[in-house]
Amino acid sequence: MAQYDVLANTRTPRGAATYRRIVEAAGVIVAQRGMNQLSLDGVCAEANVSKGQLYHYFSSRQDIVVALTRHVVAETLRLQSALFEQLHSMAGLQLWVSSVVQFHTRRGAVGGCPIGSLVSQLDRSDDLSREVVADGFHQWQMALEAGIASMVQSGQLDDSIDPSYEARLLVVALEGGLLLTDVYRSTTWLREALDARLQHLRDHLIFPR
Amino acid sequence: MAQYDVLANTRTPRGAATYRRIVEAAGVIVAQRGMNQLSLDGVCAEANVSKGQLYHYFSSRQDIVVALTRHVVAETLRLQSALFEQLHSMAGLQLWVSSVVQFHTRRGAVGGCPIGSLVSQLDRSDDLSREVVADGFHQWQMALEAGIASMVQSGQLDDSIDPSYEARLLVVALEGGLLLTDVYRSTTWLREALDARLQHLRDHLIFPR
DNA sequence: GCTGTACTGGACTAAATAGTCCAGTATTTG
DNA sequence: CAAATACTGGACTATTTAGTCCAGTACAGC
Repeated sequence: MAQYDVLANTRTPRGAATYRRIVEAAGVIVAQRGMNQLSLDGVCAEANVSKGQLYHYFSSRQDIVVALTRHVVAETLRLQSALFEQLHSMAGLQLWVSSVVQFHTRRGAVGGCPIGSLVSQLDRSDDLSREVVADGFHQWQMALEAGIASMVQSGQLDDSIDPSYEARLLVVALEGGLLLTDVYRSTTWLREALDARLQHLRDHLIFPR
Repeated sequence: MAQYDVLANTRTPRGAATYRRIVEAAGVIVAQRGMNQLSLDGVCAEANVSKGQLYHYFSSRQDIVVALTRHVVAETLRLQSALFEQLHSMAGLQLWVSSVVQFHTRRGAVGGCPIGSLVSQLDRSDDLSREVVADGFHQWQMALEAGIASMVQSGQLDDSIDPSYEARLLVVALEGGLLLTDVYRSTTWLREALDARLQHLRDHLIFPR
């Protein structure tokens, strides 16, 4: 008797592992080839799993897409959690920007935002996944907002700065920048847009260097 | 002997009309249901056309996607051409922003940017369509840049403003804003992001009101 | 160890799909 | 008008697809 995953149908460690393999395989396919190319046969091959297993854990393809979306959102944010801890200084914000830009430069500026690129690939009617994505962006915004708020709180930034507003503009710059990154196969626009937002914050530093 | 469309295989008015019907039908399907749902049978039904006709004008599904992308890009820019003529004043820029926001508010904040939303729906390997999209963004940027440049030229904006840079940031704000519009079913982020860029320009007006 | 349930494998189906083929009908052009 | 060519219609094929079914195996708890 256990609870390997409340969301999943798993009751044993082996089952939980299979469930994970399926979701991760779907994640790999979508990351590499996009949601268009996500077929259940493809998932079976990638995950070394049979059709029976797929439908033991998921009730439909749609169901897999939702789980995959959750996985991508969680994973993308998890990868940045260390950076999120550092956002309470200009140096920390700059480090986050540099890391994001570097990450996308390294992967060849292909594919855009792992989360954002899902949006237009989801079925128009898939409100569930859409809300998972919305929640992901919200978490992203909250991390940025918390950092900026603490800078206002601690007197680094003057209090004409609205942390929530600045965080929203950063998320917009991030997503717009990553979309253009994908289109132009260049991170220039992304870096420019994020740096412009950081510069605006620097203009409100109480003790500018 | 004619030239109904150099790109297309058409040699007669009837043929040109059929070609158009096909591309427009594909456009309707993609706009309403996304590229996932674009099937050739669906196009035939929507355009009242037979399979033979499809393959008379196009060599593959891929070929249709490219034509469709071209069509969406051209149409989206064409719809704004009147606004593009007015971008040489803050009032004109503001009008463009308001019109874009209003347009997306009216359609229920669904679907994001007609051009931008194509990006992640294209096959990763479809460099042709991707370049068509890139070119579309470039035209968009150029329209904005021309407007801002003329404001610098005419002495409305001080010459610390780099028109090309400002135009790029506007395009990033537009695309990021529209992605979040789609996710949150709200145009708030879009309006905020575009207005923030306009405010930055206003801060550099030579005779602020 | 026994029993029930979790899990696995894979054959199978029905529908949808991209693409082919060709015979027949308009249209242009000489 | 005649010949060539542009265009149309739709039947057909080979694959791929989501989803079903069920017999068999591993495992947990008593």
